[in-house]
Formats: sequence, C-alpha cells, structure tokens
Amino acid sequence: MKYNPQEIEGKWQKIWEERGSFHCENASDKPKYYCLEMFPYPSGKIHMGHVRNYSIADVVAHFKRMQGFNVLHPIGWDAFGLPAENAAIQHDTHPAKWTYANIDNMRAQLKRLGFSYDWRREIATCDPEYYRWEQLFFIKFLEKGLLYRKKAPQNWCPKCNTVLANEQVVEGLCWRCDSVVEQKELTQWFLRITDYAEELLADLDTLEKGWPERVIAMQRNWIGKSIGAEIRFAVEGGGASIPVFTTRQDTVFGASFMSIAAAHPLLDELIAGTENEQAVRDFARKILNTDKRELSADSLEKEGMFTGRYCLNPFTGERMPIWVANFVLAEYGSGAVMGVPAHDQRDFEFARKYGLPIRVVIQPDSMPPLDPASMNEAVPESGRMVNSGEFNGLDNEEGKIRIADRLEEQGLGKRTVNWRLRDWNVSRQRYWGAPIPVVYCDACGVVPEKEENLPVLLPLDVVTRKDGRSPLPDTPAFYECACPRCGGKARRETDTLDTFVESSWYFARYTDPNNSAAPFTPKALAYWMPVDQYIGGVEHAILHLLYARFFVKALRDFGYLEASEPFANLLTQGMVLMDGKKMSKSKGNTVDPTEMIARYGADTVRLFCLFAAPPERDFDWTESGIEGAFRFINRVWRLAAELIGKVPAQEPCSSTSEDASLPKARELRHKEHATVKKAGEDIAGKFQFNTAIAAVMELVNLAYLVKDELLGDEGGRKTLGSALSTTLCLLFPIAPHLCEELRQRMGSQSLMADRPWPVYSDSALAQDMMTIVLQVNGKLRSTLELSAGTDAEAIKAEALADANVRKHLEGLTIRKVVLVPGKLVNVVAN
RNA sequence: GCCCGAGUGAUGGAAUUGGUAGACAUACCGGACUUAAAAUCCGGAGGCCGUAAGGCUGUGCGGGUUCAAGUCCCGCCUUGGGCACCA
Repeated sequence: MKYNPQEIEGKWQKIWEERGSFHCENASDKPKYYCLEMFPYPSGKIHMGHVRNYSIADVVAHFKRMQGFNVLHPIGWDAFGLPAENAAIQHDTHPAKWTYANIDNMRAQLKRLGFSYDWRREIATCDPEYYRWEQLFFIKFLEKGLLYRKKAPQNWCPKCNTVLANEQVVEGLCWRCDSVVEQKELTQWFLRITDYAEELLADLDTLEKGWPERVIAMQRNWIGKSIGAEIRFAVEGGGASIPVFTTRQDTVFGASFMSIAAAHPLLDELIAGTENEQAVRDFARKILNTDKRELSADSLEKEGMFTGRYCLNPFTGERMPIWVANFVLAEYGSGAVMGVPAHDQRDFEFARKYGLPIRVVIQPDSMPPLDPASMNEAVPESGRMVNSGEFNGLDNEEGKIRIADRLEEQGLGKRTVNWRLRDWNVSRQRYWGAPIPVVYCDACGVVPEKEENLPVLLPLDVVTRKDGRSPLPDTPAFYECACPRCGGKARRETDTLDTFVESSWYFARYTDPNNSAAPFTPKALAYWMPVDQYIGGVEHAILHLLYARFFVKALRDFGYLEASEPFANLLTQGMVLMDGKKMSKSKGNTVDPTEMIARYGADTVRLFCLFAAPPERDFDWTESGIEGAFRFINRVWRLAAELIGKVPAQEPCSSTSEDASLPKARELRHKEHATVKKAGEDIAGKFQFNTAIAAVMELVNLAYLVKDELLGDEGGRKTLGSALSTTLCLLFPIAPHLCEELRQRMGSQSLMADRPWPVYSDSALAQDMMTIVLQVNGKLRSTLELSAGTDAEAIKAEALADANVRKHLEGLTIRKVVLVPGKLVNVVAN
C-alpha cells in the first residue's frame, strides 16, 4: 500500500463535488459561520501567497463545519483592473478573453488544492450580472448626495494613464507601478467617504477584539482626526480674511506671522499690484512645479517669501507679515498656517531663518523660564499660559477651551475638526472596468441612467490601444446615447469605476450570488452578515478594508442591511518568502504551487504552509521544510497501513478505560484525548495551526512507540484503532484527502467530510501520576513522581526527603516551603 | 517626530499567561536494517566543566518586584512595519 497523492486527491475531489459536500444553504437550524478569504485577482496563476491564505481559511471552514456550524465559504474573482488590461495589450488579446482564461486556469488550480468552497456561489466582478448592481449603487449614492463631481488637481500616474485615489499613492509613487505621481487637473467623480469619517473612526473601537491592533492603528492614522479651531485673520487694508486651522489655538497670542501655500486661493489677490508681485509669483510657481514627493521629503529646506502684505492677530492686534512657504500644504486645513515659532518646530526654523519675531506664550512648569533669545528649538509641551493677556496663568488645555469660546463669542472663528481622510476619487481613465452609469446632456446636464436600463454594458467589441489609453472616448457606439430624461442627444461618461468599488461589496453578493432581480436579498444579508472571519494580506489594511467598511455603512443607510461593519474578525496572514525576500518573477525566487503539488500532493503543500509558522508571521519557503511535511504525511500513511486489518474500525475517542488496561494503552488513550483538546483550542482560539499540527505529530510519534506492544492485546488494538481514527479527524481540515482515504481504507462507511470534530472526555485526561518539580531557592534540584491523589503534607515530606534537595539544604535553615498543587515545591532557605 | 510590533539553540518556531526554557520540526551526530546507499525505524544534542552523578550558566542589554521572571515594572539597544513639514 503505497501513498499516491495524485490518485487519491483527484478521487476525493470528485466525490466531494458529486455529493455537494461543501454546499451551504441560506437557512439552517445550525448556527451560521461566514468564513471568507480576500478574493484573488485573476493574474494568471495561483502563487504561494494564495495557497497559504486559502489553506488557512480552509482549515477554519472545515473546523467550524465539524463543530456544527452552517459555514459559508465562497470564492470568486476580482476580475476588472489595469494589470489584465495591460497584459492583454501586451499579448495582443482582449482583456475579457485574457481574464476569463486566467479564471479558468486558476479555478482548476484551486480545485486541485481541494479547498472546500461552495462553487455554486462563484462570482466574477467583470460579469455584467455583477457590475449592474454596482451601477445601481452608483445611482443611489448620487441620489443621496454621497457622490459628486469636482474639478481639482488629481493624482495622475503617467504610466498607468489614469488617476489614483489618495490611498493608492504610496510616498508619492503609484502603488502599482512605482511611477512618480503627477498632479493633473481633471473633473472626477468622488464618493463622500468623509461623511462617514467620524463613524469609521469610532467603530474601530468595536473591532478591537477581532482585528489586529496594527491594522486598527493604521486606519486611525489614515483617517487622522484633529480637533482644533478655525481662526480668521483679517488682511490689513482689504476686506479679505485668511482662515487658519489649528490644534493649538491656545498659542494664538504667539502667532507672529502667517504662512500660506503656493496654491492658496487668495494669493493672487494679495499680491496684485505690490512691488514684489512678480518675484512672489515666480516663487509660488517654483513650488507648484516641484513634485509632491520632493516637497514632502524630510530633508526639504524650508523656504519662503514675504508677500508684502500683513494680516492682524485678532487677539493681540499685532501686524503679522504674510509669507508664501513651501511646507504649507494647500489641501490640508485651509492651506494657511499661523506661525507660532516658540511652540512649533517648523515655525521656529522658519522664523530663525527669516528673522521673524519669536514670542513665548506657554511656559511648561518643569522648565526654567523660556527665553526666545536662547532657545534652539520650539517647545511644544503643555504648560501655563504667559504673554496672553487675560488668559495668563491658565493651564494651556483649559486655555484651548477658553480661547475657542472667545472665538465663537466674537465671531472670529469656531471649533472645528480636521480630517486627513479625503473623499474617494472613483473615476478611472481606463477601459477594463465597470462603466459609470451617467450621461451628459446639453439640455439636462448630468443625468443618471435609468435603473431599468442597467447594466450599462462595457462594450467588448473594441480594440484596446497600444498606449494604454481607454478606447471608450473613441467609441461612438458606446458614448453616443439618448438622454434618459429628455430623450435628446447626450454623451455617456467614458471613465470607468475604480476596481476597489467592486471589492467593497462582493462579500455581500456571495450571500445571494445568483439573484437576477436584486444585488442581494435583505434576508440573506441579515442571515450571513457580518463576515465572521476574514483572512487576507495586510497590504489591504487601509485601501480595501477602509472602502469596504464605508460601503457597508452606506448600504446600511440605504436600508439593505443592519450590520455596520463587514468583517467581525480579521486575520492578516504573513507572506511566503524565499531566502528572506518576497517572491517575485523578476528576482527569480519563486516557487510554483503547481509544481509542488505535482511533486508532493496538495495535502503536503497545505500542511507545510500551515506548519512553517503561525499564520500572521512571514515564513521562508524551504526545500527541507516541504520535505519534512511530506515525510510526516507518509508517516501517518505508513502507520495506518500497518494497522489496517489488525485494528477494528473505531470512531474517534471511542476506546474505554477498560480497553486501555495496559500502561502503554492508557498512555496512548490519554494522549489521544489531550491532543483533541490541544488541537481544538489551538485552532479555535488562536489560529495556531503550527502547534495544533505539532500536537498531532506527538500523538503519531507515541502511536509508533506503543503499537507493537498494543497489537498483541485486544483492548490495545481497540485503543490503537480509536487513536488512529482521532488522528485522521484532527488532521482532516489540514490534509483532507489523506484522511478521507485512510478512513475509507479502515472500513468506515461514512465520509470524513460529514463527521463532527471529536470530543474528548475529562476522565480520559485524568492522570494517575503527577510530576512534582523540586526547587531550592527557586533553582531546579530534582523531580518527584507521585500518585495524583497525594496530599500537600505528604508532598512536602517527600520533597524534603529528596536526596538532592537535602544536599542543597545542608547548613541552611528552612524559612518557607512554597507548594503549587500538582506542580512544584520550592524550599526557601538561607 | 508620532503610532503599532518583534528580539529565545545552527534554523523555523514552542512554553497552560508568573511555576521543569527550547515542545514539534529542519539541519547535524550516532545506532538498527542493507553487500552498499537511499528510504525507514530507534536514539543523542543550548553553552561551559565533569568518565559519570552532578555543577555553573543561559530567552537583546542594565536595573527592579517576587519563594519563583522568556513572561510583570523602570531605563536602554537593535530591528520590522505604518503615518508624517497634517499646522
């Protein structure tokens, strides 16, 4: 009996499929459990990262199923997007053809791995039956005022030929191709994610139990709430005033100059007719032409130029020179900063460089009196207010409140909150995406498509352009249309939606994926949502996970569902590395899952991915590691092969204490039950598959050690049969084909896939002997083997009688004897 | 600068949340089987000293709390990640 993974894996995949073993229904008397992995982008082939991600999810799905849950475990394809479009152009084919071919290929690979998906629920986002609902949402967003068009400078990737959302710009570079992102003025569609900023932030508190801390921290950071005040500074000699956002209104008495961004809307008006108008204009242009990445670099030298104009400090009446400065961001706050050099490091450097006045207005209690002349850096710390008129002597936190009150009383400003989060630009200038369902009509303006006309189909009979630009603006058959309102001639929007829109609601579509009358039914959503366990890479910590959270809140407000959060629990799995580096084709350090499956079988590949490290951590792919996994699988196979025919086909944990009369049988039975407990706890509580597997390995190792002796005893054979059966059950979520095959060969009629998780018994866990550790002054000196019932006094007596303990107590006086029941005795002496 | 993590054998990693540090595996060494090798089965192993029994030492560094610290507290060092001239 030889282990042949290729043969048995194909066999069981077929049987499971025929029997619909992993199908699930939208109603059940079992409790529901929704287990979801981030769906793949159909790039062509599955890589090891996918295998790891889906192996983790599959263990969870199987385990929950075995524990009696109705488990939804679906899969689909994030099928629109630029890489497919580029690849198709490169290979002289159509993106649709390319994408569907990739899906076919990758689906076959996933099936070859034996994952327990309900394939009836498979979706592809490029299918009109999917994106039509997204177009419906677009119209609803528009109706609710959550979607608007705006002309503004946008992040533009020259290589991808499209705009990018803020979340898609990483340190000034395109997240996808690393090109330097440029600014380009365009009219674009924006989703008002900022309307939900407060809720997106607050609800992170509800995720604290289920999400990794760092993902929550990253989202908090990204949303970036700042509480402060807006203060208006009147411009001297003109009706205009400059609003400023500050979190430090308590320092307003120290504001000695004003700095504004080069793109500030008032700049032209301010400098018109002044003597250095041209110089300031040139300076501002220079800043605007510097790329964003350079401007945000740490090393940027602070530069500025005086505009020649002044504004007035509303609290001191002081004339504050207005400067244009290269460090002021036009898009944050109001694009202007009040300069308080004593208490802000940037302002300090700027004031020193240009000889602007520095005035201390906060004196920390812990510091000697501050003197601007001798300061060499700003002091942002808390303290007592000074040089601040009637506010002198107040704690500055109290001062923030009092100054804000004063601003509001006198109409000089108000309390405000500023967010780092920007609205989400969802327009893309590329072809392979969902069409935006609006038309532009000369008579009616911007008009949404009628619901009954959806979907607005993406035309497939176009020829993509070599330069990557969308063919849609050159396709009259697509853009020429009738206005849905007046019936007159109109032009259809030719931009498509950001593909992150598709991934913001796919988890909801899985609940009712074949519904052709609605995106989903409220009943199915109410039953399945939220996702109980979501599993994927941490690279989506902000992008996808933030958008999806926003979408669910918006859909909730449209009345579709009750949940406010899509994912109750999140597991971010680590990467599969090679030689400590990320696998990549260009570096040539990749491992092809298909090749590994061909060599070792799917069960071995799955086992290795789960055993190499805890799921959150990165791990290195190693040849010896996969060999080790293969060796263990074979070891289980050989154990079973030897026992089949000699031991009865037992159910797991079915041997009795009478069966286990031999000491080694008792030991094996104890281990069997202890392993059920340990493996169950490791998988359920902490997703520590590596230690769960280690525990099963221990059980297998023990079975090897005791089998020869137990085979000669009838009760021993039963004990072995039970232990083997248990081993297969525990291993089933990890290496399902192996376990089904061996269970069948043992003579069992039912399928592993229909079996519950084994249940251990406390009585089998009880030990008759216990090991007591003996310490003298906290150092290990000896151990004792005592029967479990030994009482405390007897244990102490035994401990003090131990030869090695007595040796170490020689010449010392015993001060205290500490006893930890069932564990140790520590004799304290000096 | 701010916010999260992480530092344990040659290696990946364990340690019931304060109670025998190094489970399990990889690599290594030894034994059995074999004409031989591979595979397999069994065994060894943190470091130093010792034939052994045993002793000393050991979880990034320095202090502390405790009968007892990888685990808790204080101060550092190194390192990974996120955000950032955000006013």
